[in-house]
Amino acid sequence: MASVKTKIAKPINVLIIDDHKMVRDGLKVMLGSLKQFMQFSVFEAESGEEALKKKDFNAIDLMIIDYNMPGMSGAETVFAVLRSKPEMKILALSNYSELPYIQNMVDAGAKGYILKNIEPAEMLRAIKTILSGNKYFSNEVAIKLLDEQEEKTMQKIRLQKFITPRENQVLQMIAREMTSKQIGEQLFVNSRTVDSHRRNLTKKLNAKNTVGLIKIAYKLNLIEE
Amino acid sequence: MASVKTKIAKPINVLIIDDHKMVRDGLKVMLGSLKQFMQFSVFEAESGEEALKKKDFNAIDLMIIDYNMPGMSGAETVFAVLRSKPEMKILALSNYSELPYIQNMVDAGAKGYILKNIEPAEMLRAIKTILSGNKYFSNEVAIKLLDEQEEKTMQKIRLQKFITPRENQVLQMIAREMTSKQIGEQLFVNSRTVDSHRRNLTKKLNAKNTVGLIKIAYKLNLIEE
DNA sequence: CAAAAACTCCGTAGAAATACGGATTTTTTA
DNA sequence: TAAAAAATCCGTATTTCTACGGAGTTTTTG
Repeated sequence: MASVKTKIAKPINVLIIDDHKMVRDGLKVMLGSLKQFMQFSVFEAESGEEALKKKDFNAIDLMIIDYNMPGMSGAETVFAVLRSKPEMKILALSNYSELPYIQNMVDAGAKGYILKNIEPAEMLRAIKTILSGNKYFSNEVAIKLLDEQEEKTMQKIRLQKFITPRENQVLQMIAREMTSKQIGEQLFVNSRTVDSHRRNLTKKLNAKNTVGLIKIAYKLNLIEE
Repeated sequence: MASVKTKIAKPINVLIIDDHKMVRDGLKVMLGSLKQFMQFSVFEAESGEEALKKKDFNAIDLMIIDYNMPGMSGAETVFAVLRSKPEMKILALSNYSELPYIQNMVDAGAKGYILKNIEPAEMLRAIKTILSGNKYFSNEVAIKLLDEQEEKTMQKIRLQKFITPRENQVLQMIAREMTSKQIGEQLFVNSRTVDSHRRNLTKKLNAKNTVGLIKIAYKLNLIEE
């Protein structure tokens, strides 16, 4: 039997994919500073393409991938990696906390999204969370996500001052796929009246046709369902 | 000049609003455990109504409000509080990390949203963040928000297998408020062809009319913009 | 109370969408 | 390569939507 001198926790194999050496170095230092809690063996790649060619690809436990890189983007890299190894744990790293970026990475299959200003303690938490099969997102990311929603609400409030209650009601009914005739019957008014409301709405909301109305209604969450 | 024996940081006045004594007590204990970092003077209210009647209302620095309470709901309480004191810092507390709940509280004006399983360290971070004028959300909350998005994406993928590429293309153009005629011109096909696609889409997606198409397209994020 | 805003109704017409049923050509795929 | 799926085109007919202009009634509001 092989002798085991000390009990050593198996190090985590981390592959850092980023085109900037500085970022890679910074990450290495940060991971090193966590060695009392977790040991890391750090591998590096300057691009998604390079990462995919790594021979020790299968030994990697965790990948940290930058969002924007020349050549394959972060999202493309994530996608490509997961195609060859679906269970790979991937942490997306970015400067941006805007929804579209996050969305891209998460859609591609990243299990977490952190910002570059992350503190070591949070990094440790992020890595632990992801390695245990869960997802991790920086709080700032959450804030951005909700701000998005908040903006919608504001717009909605502004708009609902702009369109009259009746118009609002008609809009909701249009959104339920009802025709002017049906709406008129339900509201006990002439279908031509409904047409008038419809026309006013189209003008007020600056829409070309009913499709435009629905789009606005959707954007502003005027549609329940 | 008055004598100052020891340098004492001014305690933060916290009002806890929750109908369950147990939760209030638990919070008090947790806040007490943070005294080495921050001093709290804890006030309590069993309901939104009671909170609004507090005479030391104006001395409160931070409110922690439970989501579901008999009588005024958490969101209503938040809204009412902010009407009389718009700059009040409010932290929403809940068992639920579902979007609609979070949405309600944030819309009402809560500056943060934490779950009841929060750890003291995170609580401290949340309070600090909010008192400094920022927003704070538990990570689990962020995950839920993104899962929501992910589900959409899955649906989208499923659906895009169902509708043909051409149909998808036509759908996008319909969503741009284009008529069949215009679409036909742009795709160099007869407008009747577009009508056929439109008809097939309506049937496949089980919509009554164009409005239904757009609704589905929107739900599934098929529409860029 | 007077003015403004919102809601209502209507005529005429043309454009667009929907319904139904088919047929041909092209492309994909087993 | 044969079958299936997708994309194309078309005829007929009806319904719905959009456009333009006008006008009466009710409600809201300063």
